[in-house]
Amino acid sequence: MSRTADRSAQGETLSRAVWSVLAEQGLERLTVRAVAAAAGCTTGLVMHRFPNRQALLLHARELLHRVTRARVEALEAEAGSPRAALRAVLLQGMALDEQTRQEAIVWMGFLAAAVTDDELIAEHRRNNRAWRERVERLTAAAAPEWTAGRVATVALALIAMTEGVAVYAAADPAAFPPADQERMLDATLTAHGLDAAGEGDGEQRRS
Amino acid sequence: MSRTADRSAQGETLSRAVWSVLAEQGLERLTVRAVAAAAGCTTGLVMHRFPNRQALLLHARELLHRVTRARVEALEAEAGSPRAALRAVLLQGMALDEQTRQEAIVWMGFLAAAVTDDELIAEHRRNNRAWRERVERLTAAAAPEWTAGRVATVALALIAMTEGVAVYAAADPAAFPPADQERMLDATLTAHGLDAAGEGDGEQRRS
DNA sequence: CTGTTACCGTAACATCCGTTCCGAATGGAG
DNA sequence: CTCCATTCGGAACGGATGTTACGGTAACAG
Repeated sequence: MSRTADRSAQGETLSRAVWSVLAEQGLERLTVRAVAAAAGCTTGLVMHRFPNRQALLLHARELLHRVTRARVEALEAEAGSPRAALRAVLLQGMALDEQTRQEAIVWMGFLAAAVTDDELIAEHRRNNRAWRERVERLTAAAAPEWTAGRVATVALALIAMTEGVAVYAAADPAAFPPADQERMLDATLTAHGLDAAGEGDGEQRRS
Repeated sequence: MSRTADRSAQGETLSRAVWSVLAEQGLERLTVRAVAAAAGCTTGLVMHRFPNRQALLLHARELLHRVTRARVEALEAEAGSPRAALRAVLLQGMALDEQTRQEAIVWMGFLAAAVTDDELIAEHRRNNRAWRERVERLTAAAAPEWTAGRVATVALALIAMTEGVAVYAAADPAAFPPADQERMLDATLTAHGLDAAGEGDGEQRRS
């Protein structure tokens, strides 16, 4: 019975090795041999665990989604209010430390790899749509009086902005320090009337 | 004398072939042979024009910057007002048609390739900082009474949002139609008090 | 027309890739 | 202990990659 557990654990180890190689060496050096070396094994084990390289990448992509989703759900549960939840969830999507910066690079690497891989692009779209729906739900909870259209528009602005700044900061951390990113998020939330100060009275904050 | 012109034209042809392969086949299939095939020549010509593959990619990256910069400057010159200029320049940075969608994919491909290429990452940072300064300048012109800090924060929000939505839409055009992107931009400009309606009276639009 | 030079297609090279396959360990069952 | 199934290291294979070197060819000078 520990067999299947071992197999699953090995799959996770290999997937984390995929992330590591993707973050440190990029997509061009993301070879089965490099992954095996990062995981401390040989290509034999990799190819026994996964039928081919494509399946290895797909599993790593899926695991990345599960891990980030768990983190987001924990943040959402811990938050004291809808607006705090929205802010916390958006914050973790930016590149504020080495951890999230590497995640942004890995995310982008998978996206670049998905151009030629139908399963990867399908997985990417599934995950992105789920992410969008989550932020729409959080936005609706943060501004209950908004129409569905306005919620969708503002939620799109928020996910696009955080994803964009994550990519920018991942590629040039010195030019996009965490403080700038956080200020940007707060300024945007305030501009849309989603700052915590007005919690509960919706967009009446200015009147 | 037509020698250098031909050489330059060939370099441009090859660089456009790089874009084409990058957009249609992705970074993993971006080989010298694939580029040569897309350009309708052989690998011999490619390697006579550029010392190695790295130099070929770098030239293609630089040319992409020059082309988009020329387009942006034309839009800026044509615009009737600072706010119209800001909006037009941001609009062209999103993925609204097949042309800009492919550009977003290519942009992302170069970024993924830059992880292992010091010259590519340096070029990327140069271009991004220039882009950021341009949008800051346009934002300052659109809201003359703002402090430099606020200009920088809002400009960052705008470039991050447009870049982010371009990447989203490039990977999933059906989920992010042009109308959604445009609505998102206008809603954000309005939220920051940068919509054309209030042109000239700065952020007094709400009082 | 002849010789020279620059240009570029072609073929080769060493290397690296994903994948396959064989055999040696390992560990549990009888 | 023996036997067998499973697991995995490691070598090997066909193919692709970046790069180099050679050879032909076209254009231009004299």
